[in-house]
Amino acid sequence: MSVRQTRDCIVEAADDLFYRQGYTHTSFADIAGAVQISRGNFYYHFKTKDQILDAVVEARSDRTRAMLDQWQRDGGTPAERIRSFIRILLMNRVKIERYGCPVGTLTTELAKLDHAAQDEANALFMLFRTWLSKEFAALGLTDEADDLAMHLLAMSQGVATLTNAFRDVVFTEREVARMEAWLEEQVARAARQ
Amino acid sequence: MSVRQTRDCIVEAADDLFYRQGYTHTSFADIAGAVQISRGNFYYHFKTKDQILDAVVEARSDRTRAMLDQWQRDGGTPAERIRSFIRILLMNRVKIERYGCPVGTLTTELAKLDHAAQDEANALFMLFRTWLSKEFAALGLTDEADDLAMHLLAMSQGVATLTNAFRDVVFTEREVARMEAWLEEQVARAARQ
DNA sequence: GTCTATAGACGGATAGAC
DNA sequence: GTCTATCCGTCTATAGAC
Repeated sequence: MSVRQTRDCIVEAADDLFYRQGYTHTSFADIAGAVQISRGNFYYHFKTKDQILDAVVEARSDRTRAMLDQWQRDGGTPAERIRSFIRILLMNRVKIERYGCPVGTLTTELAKLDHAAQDEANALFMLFRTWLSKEFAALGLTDEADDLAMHLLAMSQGVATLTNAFRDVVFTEREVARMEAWLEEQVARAARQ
Repeated sequence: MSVRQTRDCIVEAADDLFYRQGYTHTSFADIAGAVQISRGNFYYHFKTKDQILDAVVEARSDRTRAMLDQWQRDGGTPAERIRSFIRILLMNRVKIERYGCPVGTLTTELAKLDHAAQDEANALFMLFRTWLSKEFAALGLTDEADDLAMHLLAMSQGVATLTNAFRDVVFTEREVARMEAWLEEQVARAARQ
């Protein structure tokens, strides 16, 4: 395998393990074991655990950007795009039920560790925040766009946390419906302005 | 110090450290150091880390119960009591900004560890859920009481997570105002029924 | 024969458990 | 206080590509 391929495999495995087990609880041995390479080979690609965390956050950032860009290319109205965001909770419900939100659980963990990569991880939230804000502005709610973006982000985080704790997907579906109804209210309000 | 006092000191220190640093990232040495007792003395009270966690969860459960009971004794309307719950976010905003919600962050961490004490920790959420549900029922919204309780719980969790990530208490205040407005809507709706 | 990717042994530090 | 396990990180050895 080329350097690039092995590196990507490591990042992919680390990404998955950090999500499922948490950053602290995932060792180099875990990652090396998942990729089926030796720990020596591992250290050829990454010198420290922090380095691999940076790479994982970057990979997640790239994936998120790609997803948001795709929604943009798919066309449709701002409301439809915002609805795509809300539906992430349904799309990923199985994983969220087991492991929570990948972004929220990572930022929470790094905050407790007071880790140097906190800001980079929070930038993942920022990607959604600015994107949602842009969409709400496109809806015509320019003044409150960021406020609405943060509110929606908060709701989805809360739903993810409780879905994970109570392992109750019925609750998730009910809350998603509530969020969609809330979105319709905003659309109607924008139309009246 | 008596056995009871020493034990309580250990639990108190562990409670605080688990909250601020997380369970995994807190070692016996950390706790023993905080209480200023020898590790030998430590092992007299707790044999395993899991035992300490159980004691911490129990202590948090007792404190939560006491708080909810106090709100009950304080009198007032169900709406006022529910508002007390919402205001936790403001009361504890400094700590939430730094460490997130004590319940949410613990359940999230234990879920990732697939820890045996998951259910006990989730019971902390359950305390709030059943209490809120009872209050919404007292408001006259019996049929949807549990649904509304879970919704409010989710909102407060989401706000706590984002307050922690963005370290933005202005956001917290805005969301609390939103939650209070939402509560008023429910009260008005209940009055119409 | 050199360079690259990989393997695996080794060491210090620290964890939890008794 | 000790014991064992495991962690991170460094070190050297080697197999194959060019």
